[in-house]
Amino acid sequence: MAIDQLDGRIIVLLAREPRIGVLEMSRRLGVARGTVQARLDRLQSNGVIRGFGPQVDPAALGYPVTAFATLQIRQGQGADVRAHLATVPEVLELHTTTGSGDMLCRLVARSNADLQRVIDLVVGFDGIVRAATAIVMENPVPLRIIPLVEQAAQDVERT
Amino acid sequence: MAIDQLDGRIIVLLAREPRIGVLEMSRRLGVARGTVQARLDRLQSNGVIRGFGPQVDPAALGYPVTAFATLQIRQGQGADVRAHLATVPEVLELHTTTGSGDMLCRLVARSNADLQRVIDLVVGFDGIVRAATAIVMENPVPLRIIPLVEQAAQDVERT
DNA sequence: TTCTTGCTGGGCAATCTGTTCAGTCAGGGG
DNA sequence: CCCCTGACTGAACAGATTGCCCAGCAAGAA
Repeated sequence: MAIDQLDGRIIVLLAREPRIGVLEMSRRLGVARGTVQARLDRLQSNGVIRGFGPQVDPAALGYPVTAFATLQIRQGQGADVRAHLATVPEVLELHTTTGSGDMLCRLVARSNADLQRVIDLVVGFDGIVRAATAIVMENPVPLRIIPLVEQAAQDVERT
Repeated sequence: MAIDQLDGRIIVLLAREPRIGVLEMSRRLGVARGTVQARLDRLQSNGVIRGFGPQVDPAALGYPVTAFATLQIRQGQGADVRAHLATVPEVLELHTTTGSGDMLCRLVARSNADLQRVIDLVVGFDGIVRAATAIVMENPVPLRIIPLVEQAAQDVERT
């Protein structure tokens, strides 16, 4: 769970050039191959690195519209709503939250018009009382992890 | 930009077993290696597959708390706020949206107490008028893409 | 001091990658 | 009806990488 500088450099390097191999990494980082391999194994079994799945762009798949919906759930219907939303492909992720809503989900759609269909699909379920949708216009900071990894590595080093 | 069944199967296979090689994929899919290779190249140059970066779990890095903050921005300060937020490592992504807020960002923190620090960091900037934060409790549907890929593949096939 | 842990540097066989080639097949256009 | 293009197959090759193992070494812990 603790990340040191070397771990950080490995992750950052991997994030920047995913196709790179262990051997090439060891060369760039100036350490032995076995070390990189051991670190990677550890990071993965630690769960720090979940995997190396392909990062798919919904827009390129034909779903250029992204939206966030805040849902209010009828008491006690949480589990049903979760199960329902899990069946909708356009629901990319779902969180239960504190605050004004009960759940927050990320949606994608083929167009603004299509978004209506998706929202109907999402909301057309008994347990959902109300939904407030915010359509994403720009994405100035796409999902990123590198700065956090760097900070985590720094923090440990300072210990 | 159009995804056919084979493309879909490649992506799904890759998502399920990322460490798999092109050769093994071709065996599983029952097509020639060159075909898989060509498809992959196309998917990547299309932008459908952005890359294969490591999926890092912030919780395992020591940031188990996730939150979404809805920000209201003072007119004309958008660019400054974007630049400001981009410098905060705990801001994992940022969107500009329609609706009640102007921006929505995903935050992580080391603890609920630490979240206060992060929020102060985020909000402690002139252009931000107000921030409403929702702390994530559960994540019933983690960020996923497979169902959407499958649907996209189906859709094209029906054409 | 002795033990444990992590890193180094090396070596090995097996495997995969990148690339190229010729041949086949289906669909579109002329 | 024929030709061309694009996509897929099956095969081959050299070069590089992987997974795995080992012994030596250094630093910190007991």
